[in-house]
Amino acid sequence: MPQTLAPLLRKLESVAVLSEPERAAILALPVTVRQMRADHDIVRERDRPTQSCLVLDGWLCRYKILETGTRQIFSFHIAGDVPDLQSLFLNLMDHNLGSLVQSTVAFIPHDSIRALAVKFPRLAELFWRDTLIDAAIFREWIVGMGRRDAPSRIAHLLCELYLKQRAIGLARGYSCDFPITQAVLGDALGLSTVHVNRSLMELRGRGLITLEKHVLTILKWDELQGEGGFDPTYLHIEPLAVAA
Amino acid sequence: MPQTLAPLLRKLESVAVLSEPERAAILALPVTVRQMRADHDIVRERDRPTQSCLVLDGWLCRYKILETGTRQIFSFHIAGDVPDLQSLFLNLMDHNLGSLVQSTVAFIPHDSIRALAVKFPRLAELFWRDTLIDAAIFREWIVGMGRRDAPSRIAHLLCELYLKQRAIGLARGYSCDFPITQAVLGDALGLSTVHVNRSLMELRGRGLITLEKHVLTILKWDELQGEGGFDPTYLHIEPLAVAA
DNA sequence: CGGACAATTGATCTACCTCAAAATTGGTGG
DNA sequence: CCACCAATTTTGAGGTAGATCAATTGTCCG
Repeated sequence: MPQTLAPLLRKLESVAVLSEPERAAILALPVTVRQMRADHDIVRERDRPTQSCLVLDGWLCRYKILETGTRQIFSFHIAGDVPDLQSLFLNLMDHNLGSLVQSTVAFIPHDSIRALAVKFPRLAELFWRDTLIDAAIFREWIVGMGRRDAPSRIAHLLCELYLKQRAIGLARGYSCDFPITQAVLGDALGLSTVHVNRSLMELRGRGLITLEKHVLTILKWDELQGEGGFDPTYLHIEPLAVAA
Repeated sequence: MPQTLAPLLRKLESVAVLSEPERAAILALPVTVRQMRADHDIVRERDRPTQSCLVLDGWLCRYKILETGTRQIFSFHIAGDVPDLQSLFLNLMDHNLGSLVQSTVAFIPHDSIRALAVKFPRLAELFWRDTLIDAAIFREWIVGMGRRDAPSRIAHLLCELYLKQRAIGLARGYSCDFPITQAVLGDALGLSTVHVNRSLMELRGRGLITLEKHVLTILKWDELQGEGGFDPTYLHIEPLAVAA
C-alpha cells in the first residue's frame, strides 16, 4: 500500500518542502488501516494508547461526556489530521475520539513516530506545529462559546470547516461536505438542537448559506465571515496550501 | 544570575528526571529578565515574536478582544509557565498575552530554544508535552463553557487554579493566591460581572470557599470538586510533582 | 413501504444579561 | 495616620437569548 499515507504527506507539505529522505521515512511508517462505521469510538477516556490515528477518509470528532450525560464536542477531523497525536506524550486519554460517519483511519505506532521525530527533527517540528494549531483552534472555539451568540457561533464554525476542507482540496467552489447533524452541531457549540435549527434557518433566510443533503454551500462568504467575526489567522494555513 | 531559570527547571523536573547536561543546557539559556506592571501587554495579536516568555513571578493571561470590544480570556499563567511557547512554530500571534498583576518574566530567544530542542530531543519532548497540556486545559475549558452553569464553571476554575499552584508549591494547605477580580473572572468564563458575583456568593454561602484579599481558601474540597464536575486527569500532573 | 432518524415548529420557562446605584475596599498623598 | 479617590464588590429590577418539553413533518434506507 504505497499511497496510504498520502494525506499525511500532503498536509505536511502544505507547510514546508520535505527532503527526499524525509518523504521516504514517512511513507515507510508501519500502519494498520481500518474502516470504521459511523458513531464508533476509536479511543476512549482513560485509555493508554500506544498508537495514534491518522484520518484517511471520513469525519471524526473528539468529545467528552459529562456526569449529567450531556456531550461536548470540541473538534472535527478530516483526512490528513492526526486527532490523537497528543497521546504520544500524554499517556492517559482525557477525552474520546469517535467517528461521525463511516471513516477510514490508519493507526501508526507511537514508537515509530518517536523514532521518526528523533531522526528528523524537522518532521518533529511539523508534527508539533500541528498540535499547536489544534490548540489555536481550541482557543478560538472558547472565544466563540464565551462571547458569540448562536448565529455567529454557527457561522464561525461553518467558515472554519469550509476552509479546512478547501485547504486540502476537498471543496468545490464554495461548497463542501457537511455530514454534521443539527444535534451534533449543538453538542459542539453548546446549544440545544432546537436553537441550532432556528439559528440555521436565520442564516439560510438571510441568504448566507445553503445546507442540504449534507452539503454546505456558502452563498455570501463575506457576510458569513462578518456574521461569525471570522478571521482565519488562527488556522495558520500557509500560502503553500493554496499554491498547491 | 544562576538561579533565574529555576522555575522552568522545577516544572520540567516535575515530569521527568533530567540528566546533568540537560540541566546545564537549560540553565545556560540566554535570558532577558523584565518586570511588568499590572495590565500590561507582553505580546500582541499580529506580532511575530522571536522569543518566548517564561513566567518567573506573578500572573499572566492570554486573551482575544472581539470586534465588539468584549474580551475573552482563555488561560492564566503562573511561575514556570511559558505561555507563548507556541510562537516557536506559529510565527504570527493570534492572541494577546498580558500581565494581570505586577510580574517578572524572562524572555528566551526562539533560536536558543530550537537549538536546545535539536540537541536534546528529550527536552523537546518535555516542551512539546507542555503545549499539549495547554491544549488539554483548553478542551476542558470548552466543556465548561458549553455545558456547565455559572456556579460549576467557577468551581471548576477554582479547582484548576488551586491545583496548578499546589503543583509548584505555591499553595498553603487549602489556600492559595487568587489575584483575579470578578470582572476578569467573567471575561474568562463568558459571564457578566454581576453573575460572577452572585454565583460566587452562592459558593461562599454553601460554605465551599472563602475568597478575600486575593486569597482563595477551599473549605470543602470534595464538594467544590463535585460542584464543578472537576476531574484533574486533564492537567496531567505527574506523581513526581507531588512527591517533590 | 415501513421504520428510524433528522429537521422543523410551537409554547413555556429560566439562567443569565443589562442597566443602575449603593456599599466596600484598597491605595495614595498630604 | 487620616481623608479621599478609584477600583471593586454587592444589591435591585427588569429584559432576553436560549433551554426544555412536546408534537409534527420530512427524508433516507434497507
